[in-house]
This record gives sequence, C-alpha cells and structure tokens, in this order.
Amino acid sequence: MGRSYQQYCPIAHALDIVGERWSLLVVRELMRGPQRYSDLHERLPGCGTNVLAARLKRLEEAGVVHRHRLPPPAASMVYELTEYGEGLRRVVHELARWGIRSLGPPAPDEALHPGWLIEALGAITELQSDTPDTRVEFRVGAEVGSFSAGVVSQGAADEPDAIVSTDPPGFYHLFVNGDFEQVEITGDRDAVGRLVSAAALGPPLALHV
Amino acid sequence: MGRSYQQYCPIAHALDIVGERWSLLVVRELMRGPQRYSDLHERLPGCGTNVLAARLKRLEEAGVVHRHRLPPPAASMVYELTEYGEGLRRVVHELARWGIRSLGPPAPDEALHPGWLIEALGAITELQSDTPDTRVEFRVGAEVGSFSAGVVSQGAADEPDAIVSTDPPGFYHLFVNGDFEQVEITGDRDAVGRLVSAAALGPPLALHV
DNA sequence: CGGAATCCTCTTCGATACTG
DNA sequence: CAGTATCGAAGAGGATTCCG
Repeated sequence: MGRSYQQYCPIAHALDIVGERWSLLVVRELMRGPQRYSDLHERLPGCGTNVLAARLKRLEEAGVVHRHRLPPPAASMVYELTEYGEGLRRVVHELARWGIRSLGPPAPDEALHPGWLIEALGAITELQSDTPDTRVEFRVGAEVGSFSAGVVSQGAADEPDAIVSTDPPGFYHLFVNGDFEQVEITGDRDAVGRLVSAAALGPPLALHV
Repeated sequence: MGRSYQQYCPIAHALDIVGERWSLLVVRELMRGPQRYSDLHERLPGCGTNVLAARLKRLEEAGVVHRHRLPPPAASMVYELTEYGEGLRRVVHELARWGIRSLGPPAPDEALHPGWLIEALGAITELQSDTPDTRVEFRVGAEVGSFSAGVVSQGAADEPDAIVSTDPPGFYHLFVNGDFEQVEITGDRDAVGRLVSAAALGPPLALHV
C-alpha cells in the first residue's frame, strides 16, 4: 500500500485509494467492462507488471474492484468494478471534461482506440438533463454513436433530429471551440447547437508547457 | 515535471497535470481562496518543501495556478487558482462525494479545520438543482452554514424552512446513512429529507483495509 | 520572516526476466 | 495467462541552509 495522507478528509481519503500513479487509468479501463490482467497491461503501456498487480490488489482491498474466475472452460481471471468502483465514473468524467480543455485536438492521423466516441459522448454530456428531447447521431471516422433524450448509446439513432459527420479533430473543435466549420450536419442544426451548449465544457486553454 | 502517461486521452492528460502526489490537495487548499506558500505548507503536513515548490511550479506552468505578489506593504507572494484551476472544483467535489462513502464518521473529538462545513455542504449538494425552494440552516459544532435555493453560504439562513443542529458525526450519519437519530431539527423535517435525498451520496461501505 | 534550494535517505517506479 | 523477483533510475520526505 502506498503512503497515506493521514488526514480526516474525504478528498485525501479518496486519493489514498485511487490517487497513486496508474490507479485511475486502471479504473478508466475497467469502466469499459470486465478485463483480464493481460488486457489491462496491454492497454496501459508503461505500467510495469508489478505496479499493475499492486494497484489491482489495493483497489480490491478498498472495495473498488472485484476479482473473480470465469466459469470453465475459459477459466481465466477477470477484474471488474464493484458498485462502489462504478461510482468513480462521475469522477473520471469530470476529470476528462476538465482535461479536454487543455489537451488540444488529436492529430488527424492519431490512432484512437475503438469505442472512444461512446466514452467521449458520455463524458461530454455527463449530468446534462436539460436537453430532454434532443436526438443527435454522430459519425466520427469509423465510430457511430448517438445521444437521445439524455442517454448515450452506441450505433445509429432512431429518427435523429440531426446527423453529425466529421473526423476526430472536427469533433473536438465542435465541442471545445463551438466550431461548426469542420462538421457536416444533416437535419436540425439547432439540435446540435443545444447539445454543444449543454455540454458547457468551457473555453480551451492556450498551449501549456 | 513528473513523467507523462503519453496517451492521447483527456483523462491521462488531466492526470499528467494534477495526478501527482499532493497536487489535488494543493488545489483543495487553494479552493478556499488565495494562499501563501507557508499557509499551504502548514496545511499539508507531510509534504516536503521541495515537493510543494515543484507542484506549485508545475501547476503554474499548466495554467491551473497563478502566482503573484500582493501590493505593498504586505508584499508577500500568494498563489490562487486560475479560471481553469477553478474548473477542478467539480472534480474535487466528485472525489469527495465518492470518498465519503468509505471514510466513516469523524471521531467525536476529531479536530476539523475551520470552514469545513461550508465545503462539505458544497460538495454534498454539488449539482443538485432539484431542491429549488428548500432553505436549511446547519449548526454543526462551532460551524454554521446554510443551503438556500441551490446555493451554499456561510452563516445563518434567512427564514429557513428548517434548522439542523448536531455534531460532526451526526452530520455524517445524516447524509451518508440517512440517519436522523443524531440530529436535532426545528422546523420542516421534510425540507431536510429532500436535501438528503437530493444529495444522493450512495450507501456507505463496510470498513476497508 | 516567508519562500524556497540543497542534501541525504528511503521508497516507489518501470523494465526485464522469470515462474506456477 | 497471471502474476512474482530483481535491479537501476526516479521521486518523495525530512532537515537544514540560503536568500531577500
């Protein structure tokens, strides 16, 4: 176990559990669903095997992660978030919403992992219940996801108000800069506008060091 | 600078900025307002002077913190959050909301820092706009704070629907366990109930290691 | 006195190699 | 596949010293 901050404070306590290096990225991976040790290791380049093992053990002790063996024949070990661990989804989404403002757009040829769009939509629209009747479908590169009545789902939308087609940089500029120049919209442009406004990510930062 | 995760991901990027040990606790302190170096050092026991200096430098580079000199005669240096740094408030509050579930109540004689109540109310009621007309005043130990129309403020409330008097453990049990046994309420008990429900912290965890 | 830079020890990280 | 063992490099923590 890492060293505790030794303060009676919910924030310090939370960081005692998930504040060590790699911990929240392990959680990020498990938010995609149960994963095996080697899946995690593969998706976290730079994380030593011993460090990953230590983090998983710590997270399990703290009730964030549950480790269990799959039923035979595929009798391998998988890790998954507990109900308490699922509670970190909001934390991670808020962190993503904050981080995106100083991240900058992806390079046009940046390799994004499959499923990124659905997670991005989830984080962007986290907590937004003020776009109740808006339905928008996003087609970004090879990914398709949609936002409908406050819920994000993979794949095409049913009778969307609008369809947004773009590439990852265009998607970034749409939500971070409110820039509609790099997206192609068919249908109700205002529906997209409402979604972007509701996301309320805040202005981007000039490049930092 | 610490070592980067080297991933194009808003979460990894955010953690590159504030994921190092002590960084988010520095931010927590600055959320109380501008602070001098020695104030921060005093409030972060266990944090070495070199580590604190390094974190502040990193946070300044990243546009999270702004450092400036107070006008004479008190020509000392103060650190404060930038607009971008203020954006971490939601992250920190979500972390607190998550952490509180496994923290357990404070010891009856636990020394809490002045001003804790107002921060606790802020985190607990973060994002809760579904209690528009509720006004509750809290008197917890030496601290007084109030919640009124979605806004938290220090001191007594103007014509509150209810006044809650208790000690810190009672305050904890009220919001985390929904336990009204350890609080004394004058006025509209349901107003307090609505606030507790809206907080929606989730169930507490059994003691973890 | 406030705000660090330096020095030194100890722990943790990250990479590789190895084992049930 | 799922880790443990090992080891050099980097970072944390504590005390002291230096600077304005």
